[in-house]
Amino acid sequence: METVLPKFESVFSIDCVIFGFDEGELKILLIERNVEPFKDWWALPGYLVEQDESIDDAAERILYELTGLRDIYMDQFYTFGDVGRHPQGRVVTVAYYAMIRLNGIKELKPVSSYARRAVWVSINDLPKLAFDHSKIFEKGFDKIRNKISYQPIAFELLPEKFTLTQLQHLYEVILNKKLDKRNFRKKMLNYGILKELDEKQKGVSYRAAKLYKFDRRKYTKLFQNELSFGK
Amino acid sequence: METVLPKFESVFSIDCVIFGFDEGELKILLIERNVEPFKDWWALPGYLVEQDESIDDAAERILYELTGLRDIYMDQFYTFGDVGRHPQGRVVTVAYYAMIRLNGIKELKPVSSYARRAVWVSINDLPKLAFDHSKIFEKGFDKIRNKISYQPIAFELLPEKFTLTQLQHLYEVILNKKLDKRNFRKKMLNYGILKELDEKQKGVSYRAAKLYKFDRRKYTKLFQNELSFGK
DNA sequence: TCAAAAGTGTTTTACCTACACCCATGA
DNA sequence: TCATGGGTGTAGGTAAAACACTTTTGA
Repeated sequence: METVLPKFESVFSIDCVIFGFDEGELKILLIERNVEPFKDWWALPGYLVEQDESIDDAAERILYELTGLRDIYMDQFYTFGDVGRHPQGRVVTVAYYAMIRLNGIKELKPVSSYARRAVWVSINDLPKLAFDHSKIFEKGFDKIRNKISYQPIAFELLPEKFTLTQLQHLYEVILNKKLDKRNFRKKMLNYGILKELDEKQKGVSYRAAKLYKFDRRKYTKLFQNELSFGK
Repeated sequence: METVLPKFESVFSIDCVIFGFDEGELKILLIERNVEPFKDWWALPGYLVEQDESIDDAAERILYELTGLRDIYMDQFYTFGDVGRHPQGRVVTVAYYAMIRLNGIKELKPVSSYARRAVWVSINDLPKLAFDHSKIFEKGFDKIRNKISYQPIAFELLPEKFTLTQLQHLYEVILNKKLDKRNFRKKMLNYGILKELDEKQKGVSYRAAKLYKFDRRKYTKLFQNELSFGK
């Protein structure tokens, strides 16, 4: 009868699927790997968990080291644990996702030399990825596509002030289908989680659209009620 | 620049939250531990993953070894990776859940001696559990509560033939609220996934209810459509 | 005949869907 | 003045919610 753990040669890793929205396209953050295995390949930002850090902490640290991004709230969505998924040994990886605001930053500065660079890449234009990262991305994409259909999380991806048309485009890109403009607006405004601003779009060569802000207070309230309602 | 993995002393484990329904109560499967740590405590069926098996395979094997249950389809639902969750070292655990039919079996026969016995325990009557298993159970319960509200998975828990009232009771137990009988029946029958049998309940001292069977073919069809519809 | 659960319909309300035209603006 | 997207309402269908009484059966 054992009283200590066996010393398997196994480690955990974290992989991050970070979604952004820019120029009308849904993008994810990729790094160019600077180390073996899969040196020079594109990959999701991901690395090994240290022995003395929780997986949530590891996710935050790893994303920072490989992309320079800080304070990004991520959620775990799936754990990949097939035997042969890492060429150097047994690595079970916990995948996290986040939806964030690009703020015009296209290229990021990795802190660690494991990543040569970190770049936003359109999901319609993804290269072949290292390890089983394509599979991980797909599952992460499923996750947000599913989530957005019952929770209005798209705001996370937009600039602070946005037009309803921009919001609709984002939904269309994620759900991969056209939506009706009138119905979309009606529904969004009915939620009561948008604050209409006294401001309009600038620099467009057509009628400027009203800008809106996301009302996080009301959103939280609404969402809590939905949850406690059990549906 | 490393080309091999560091040899951390870390392992993964699997924990299983197996739901059953019996005597009008929702139950989960617990084992009485026969080894340190937490010897003699109640715990979820769970153990370490071997180096050469996928986590899905491990889940199946571990459930069998600790409870004698075979061929149970489980889904992964969350991974727990806090540093101090296991007293003997770093163990990240992947939690799986399943909903199964009890078939009158109350106590099961563990194959491994790690479990002294395996028993169904009502979720209203859970003892203090080993490790962070109470937390894992809660998350698993949230999972099925959430899932049942958009997918009629409750059949998995019922005997092959059941009455609508039994089905409704099960929903009420999982959702923890009363449902309207007429609306419930209307909705369930409208799904078209119940086969009405030419048989009635027996041995009751009141009007016998019609028995129904779950129509898995129609369910699969319906569910695929829902999925492909993107909502 | 009583107790206990089976079984059954209608109305109201909310939401989703489909659908087309005028408006404001900058170039 | 034209091109471009901004902005708006209504009608029909479907699903959910509220609500109470009669029927059947065995003890």
